[in-house]
Amino acid sequence: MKLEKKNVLDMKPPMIVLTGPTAVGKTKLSLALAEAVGGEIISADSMQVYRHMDIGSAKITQEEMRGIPHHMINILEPWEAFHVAAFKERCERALTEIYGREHIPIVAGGTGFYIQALLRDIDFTENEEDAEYRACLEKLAAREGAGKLYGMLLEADPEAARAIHPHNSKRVIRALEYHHLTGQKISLHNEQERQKQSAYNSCYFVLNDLRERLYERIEQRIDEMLAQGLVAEVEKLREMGCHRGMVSMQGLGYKEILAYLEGEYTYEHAVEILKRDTRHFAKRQLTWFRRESDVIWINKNEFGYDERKILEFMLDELREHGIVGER
RNA sequence: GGAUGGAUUCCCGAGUGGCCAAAGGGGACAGACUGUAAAUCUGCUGCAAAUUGCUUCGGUGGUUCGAAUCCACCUCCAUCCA
Repeated sequence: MKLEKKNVLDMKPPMIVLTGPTAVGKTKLSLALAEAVGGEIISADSMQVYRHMDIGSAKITQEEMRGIPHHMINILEPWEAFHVAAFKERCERALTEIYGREHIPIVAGGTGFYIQALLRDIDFTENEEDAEYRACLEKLAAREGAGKLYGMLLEADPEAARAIHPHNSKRVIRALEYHHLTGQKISLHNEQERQKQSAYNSCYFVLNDLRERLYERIEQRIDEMLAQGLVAEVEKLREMGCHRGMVSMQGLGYKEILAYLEGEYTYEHAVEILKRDTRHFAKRQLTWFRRESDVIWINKNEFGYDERKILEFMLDELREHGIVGER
């Protein structure tokens, strides 16, 4: 009895991660899973956090939630900025509540970076962002070219410079910003954080499908979004004052339709670009997940597209990891 | 029936005797990523036993040391004239 208690105390908190490329069917499966294990869903999605962005972000509706608690959805206005650090912080608050109810958190969504930050407890707290310094760097880059910033980084943090491509000014700027704020090298910080193992007793599922089918589904989904009134949704956001400089408006579907509404693209071209960029995005997501260690791949085709079989498989894995009890 | 222009690697498209496996773009594929991540950036794309060899530029035949590039005929496409 005593021993058992000790084990429980030593145990990391349980967590289920369900991710995969866009349009693969994560939302639907997450609901079935939540019902099966008595879980609460935490959305790991960089766009569904925004209110008024429903169609383009393929956000789940209230009815579709079937009473299952969902976190990290509709928590911000589209003009508010969002980033990993904010995600992680708010997530941890939600997690405390969920564990308090003795429920299992199901982290569902396609933003691999956010999932990693949460799972491996990557540290972001020690510095704030400095919008002014960042804006200054951006201006400098626009005026003198990306090479200028890279040169600065080469001096401040040569290791980071080696790891970052000179053209990638976003990452160059962040590295410089980090150095400016903390006086330390981001390369060192990254090196330390990279060592971290999962802070949770977790199962990391990646739902996937044949590439060809995935692309078909993406195309279909975009056509559906358009039929549901994506253009009107973006128009409304535009009337609210949203513009392309906002983080939220850089989301797929918003970026392209905005360009159409502003006369930069024809409608047909906007739709074409949107479909292509969404395919590219799905590929990038898969690249990310491939790199993650200890992921459990679920290829839908190997399960004959039978959701019950997939769910059974997942429950088996969860039992093996001691996340859910034996039946 | 006649006149002219065209057919190039997955697609668009440049190349008009050797430096051409063939510019550039797109797509596809692959990768990076630690505070904008649905963002940002990179690589690769005829085949192979791969610093070399082989097969490609509508088809066949020819000219030439050498042809995607020149000539002849053929097929298809576009525009115009009948």
